[in-house]
Amino acid sequence: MPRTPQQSRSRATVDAIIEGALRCIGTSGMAGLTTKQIADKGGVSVGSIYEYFDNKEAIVDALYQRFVDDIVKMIQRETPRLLENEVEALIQAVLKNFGDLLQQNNQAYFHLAEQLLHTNTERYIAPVQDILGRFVMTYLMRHPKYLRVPNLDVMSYIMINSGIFVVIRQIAGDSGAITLEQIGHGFGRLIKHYIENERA
Amino acid sequence: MPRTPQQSRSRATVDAIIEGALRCIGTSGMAGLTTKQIADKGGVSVGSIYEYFDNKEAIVDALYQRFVDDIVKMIQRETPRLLENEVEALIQAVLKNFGDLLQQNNQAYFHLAEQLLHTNTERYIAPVQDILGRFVMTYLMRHPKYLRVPNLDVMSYIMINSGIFVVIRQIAGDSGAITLEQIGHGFGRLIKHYIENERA
Amino acid sequence: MPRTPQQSRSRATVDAIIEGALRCIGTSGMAGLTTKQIADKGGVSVGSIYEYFDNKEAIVDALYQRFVDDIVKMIQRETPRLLENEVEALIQAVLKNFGDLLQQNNQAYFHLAEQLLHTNTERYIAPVQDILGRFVMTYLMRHPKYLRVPNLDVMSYIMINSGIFVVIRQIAGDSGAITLEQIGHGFGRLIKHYIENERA
Amino acid sequence: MPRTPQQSRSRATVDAIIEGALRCIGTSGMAGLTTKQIADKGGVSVGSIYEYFDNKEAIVDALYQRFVDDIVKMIQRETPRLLENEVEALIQAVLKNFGDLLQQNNQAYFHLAEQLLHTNTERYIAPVQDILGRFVMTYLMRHPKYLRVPNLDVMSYIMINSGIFVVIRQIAGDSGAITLEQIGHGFGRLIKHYIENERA
DNA sequence: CATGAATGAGAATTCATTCAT
DNA sequence: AATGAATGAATTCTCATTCAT
Repeated sequence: MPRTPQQSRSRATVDAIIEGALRCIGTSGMAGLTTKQIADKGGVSVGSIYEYFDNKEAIVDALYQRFVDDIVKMIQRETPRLLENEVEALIQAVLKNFGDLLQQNNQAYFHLAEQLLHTNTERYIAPVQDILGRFVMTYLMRHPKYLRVPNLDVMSYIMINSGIFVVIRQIAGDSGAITLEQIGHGFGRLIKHYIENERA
Repeated sequence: MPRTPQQSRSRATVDAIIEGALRCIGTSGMAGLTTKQIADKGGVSVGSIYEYFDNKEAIVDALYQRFVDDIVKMIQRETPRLLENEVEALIQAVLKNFGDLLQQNNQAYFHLAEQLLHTNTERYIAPVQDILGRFVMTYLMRHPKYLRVPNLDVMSYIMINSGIFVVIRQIAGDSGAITLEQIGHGFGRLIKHYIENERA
Repeated sequence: MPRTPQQSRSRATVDAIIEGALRCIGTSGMAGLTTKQIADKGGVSVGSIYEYFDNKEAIVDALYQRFVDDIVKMIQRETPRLLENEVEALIQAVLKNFGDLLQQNNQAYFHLAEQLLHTNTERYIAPVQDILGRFVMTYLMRHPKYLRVPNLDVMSYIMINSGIFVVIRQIAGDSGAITLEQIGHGFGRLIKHYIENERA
Repeated sequence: MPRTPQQSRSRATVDAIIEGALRCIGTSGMAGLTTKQIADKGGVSVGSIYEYFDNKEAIVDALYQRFVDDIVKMIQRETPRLLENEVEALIQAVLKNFGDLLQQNNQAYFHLAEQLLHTNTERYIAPVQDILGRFVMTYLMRHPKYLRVPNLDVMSYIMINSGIFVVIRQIAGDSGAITLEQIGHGFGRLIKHYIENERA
C-alpha cells in the first residue's frame, strides 16, 4: 500500500520520519518509541508515516538499514587507511571507528545495536558480514603473509561478533573501569598472537 | 506488599508463576509476555500473580535471578572437572556448558540472555562475574604457570563477554554453518596462544 | 499532553465527553462512573477521552468547573432581579434558583454537589464564595440598612453552607414531607429576624 | 448466610472487624477501604469478615449504626445538662458535643459523616432525628415559653441539618479562620432571635 | 499528498468475594 | 469458626492503525 517515494517532497518526508525516529531513540531508547513521538520529532503527521511505511516495525527496519549502510560506508571510506596497518593496529582502529559510529546521532545507533541480539536481526548483519568479508579479502591480498591462517571463517566470525558486543557493553557503561582503548589493545594482541602462531 | 511464600501451597503457586513465565518466554520470547499469558500457562489466576509479585517486572526479575542462580550452580558443579583441563579444553567445556544451559526450559534462558544488553542488567551479571572471577583464581592456583599473564582483568572481561554473546548468537541461529564446537575450539586456541605468548 | 481543542471537531468531542459524563452521573451517580461508560454515553471512544483529558479525574474536574460556572452565571443573571428583594424574599429566591440548577442535566449537578464534602473541593467552592461575596456587597450597598449587622463573615458562611446542604438533602429526597418552599421560607425568616435584632 | 453472633468469641470477632474498619477509615478515609485492610487492622482474616457480614457494604453499615448509636447515647447522656440551658447556650453545647464526637476514633466518624450526603443514608439519620425530636419535646416541656413557636418541624429540620453540615465542613478544614465557637455562637443567636420573634 | 482526530483491542493492576483446608 | 490463598471481573490507560477532511 505505502508508496515508494520518487519525488523530492516524498523523499523529504521519509527522511523526516527516519530522522524523527532516530532522535526519539537517541533521547529515550527503543522502549517508549511511539508513532506519535516519531511524527512530532520529525515534524510530520502520523498519517504521513503510514503513507510511506507499512507499520512501525518498517520504520525500525529502515533505521537498521541506515545503520548498516553507515557501517558499510564507514568501512569503505576507511579501507585505504586501514589497509596500511598491521593486524594489531588494524583491529584497534576498526573497534575505534565502530565505537565512534555508535556515539553518533545522540547514541541512537547504540540503542539500535542493543537490539541486535533479538530475532530477525540476521538480515541486517548480513551486509556487514559481506563488506567485512570483502575487506578481509582485500587485506589478505595486501598482507599475504596472513593468508595461511586456518579457520579464517570461524575466527573472523568470532572476532567480529565479539568486537561488536564488547564495544556495545562498554558504551552501555557496564564495563567498570575498562576503556575502549584497553579493549582494542587486548583484541589486537589476541589476534596477533593467534595469527602468528597458527600460520602454518 | 506481596507476601513471601512460606507455606507449601504458596510455594507451589510462586513456582507455577515462574514456570508459566518461563514457558511463555520459551514460546514467544520476551515480546508478548503478558500477565494474562503467564497466568494461563502457569495454571493460576492473574490475581495470584499480584499476591506474590509487586508487578510484572518483578517476575522477570525473579527469572533473571533463577537464570543467574543456575549459571552459578552449573559452574560450582562443574568446577572440579573443569580444573583438570588445560586452558584450551577449559574454554571449550565452559562454552559448551553455557550453551547447554541456554537450551533448557525450551530456550527460555536464551530469550532472557537476549535481554542482557539492556539497561539495568548489570546487577544480574555481577554474581556471574563474581563466581567466574573466583573460578579463575582457583584455576590459576592450580595452574600457576598462567599466573604471569598481563592484563588479566581486561582479557577476562573480553573473553567472558565475547563468549556469552557469540554463544547466544549461535543459538539464535544467526551463525550460518558455524557450530558451537568450532566456536569453542576457536576461542580455546585464541586464548592458548595469547597466554603462551604474553607470559613474561 | 492532552490537546486543547481549537478546531470544531475537537470542541465537539470534548463536549460529547463532558455530556457523556454528566449523563452517567445523572443516571447512576458518581459511584459507577467509568471511562467506558463515559465513552459509550458520549458516543466517543475511550481513546478520545485520553486525547483531551489526562485521566478520569480531569473529567470530573471539568464537570465541577462547569457546575461552578453555571452557578456563577446564574447569580450574575439573577442579580438585577434579586437586588430588588428584601432579605427574606431574597433568600427564598436564591435557594429556589439553586435548587432548580441542581435539577438540571438529569440531576447530574446534584450528584456532583453530593461530593462537595470530600477533599480537594475547596478550590471549586472558592469561585462560588467569591461571586456570592461580591453579590452580598452589592446587595448591602443597595440596602444599606443591613450594613450594621455584626459578624457578617461568620453569619454568611453559616447561611451559605447551610443553604447548600439543606437544599441538597431536600433534593435527595431525605426531607420527608418538607418542601423547598418551606425551607426557603424558614431560612428567610431566620435571617430576617437575626438582622433586625442584631442591627446595632 | 452470615451468622448472628451470640457467643462471646463471635462477638469479639465482630468487634475486631468494626474496630479494624474504624481504624482504617480514621487513617485513610473511606477512599481506599479494602477488606484486606480491615482484616489486617482488625487482626482477623478476610474470611472471618464474610462469616459475619454479607459484604463490605454491611460493614460500613454497621459503622454507621455505631456512629448513630454513639450520637444517640451522647444526647441521652447530655440531656440533663442540656435541659438547664436557655436555647442559645443549648445550641452551642450541642454543636460542641457533636464536633467532639466527630473527632473521636482518629476522626473516623468524621469520614463517615462526610458520606452522609450520599444515597441511602436516610435510614441512618432517622434514629438521630427521632432522639432529637424527643429531646426537643422534653426541652419544650421544660421551657414551655418556646412552645408557641410556629413551624417547629421545618425549623428543627433546617437547624439540625445545617448544624451537622457546617460542623463537618469546619472539621474538614475548609472554613478558613472560622472556629467552632463562632459557629455555635452564630447558630445560637440565629435561633434565639427567631424564637423570640416568632413566638405568637 | 498531508493531516490529526478517532478508534478500540489489549495491557497492567485492584479488590470484593469464595472455598478448600 | 477461622484462615488466607485463589479467583477473575472490572477498571484505567496506551498506542498502533485508520480514514474523513
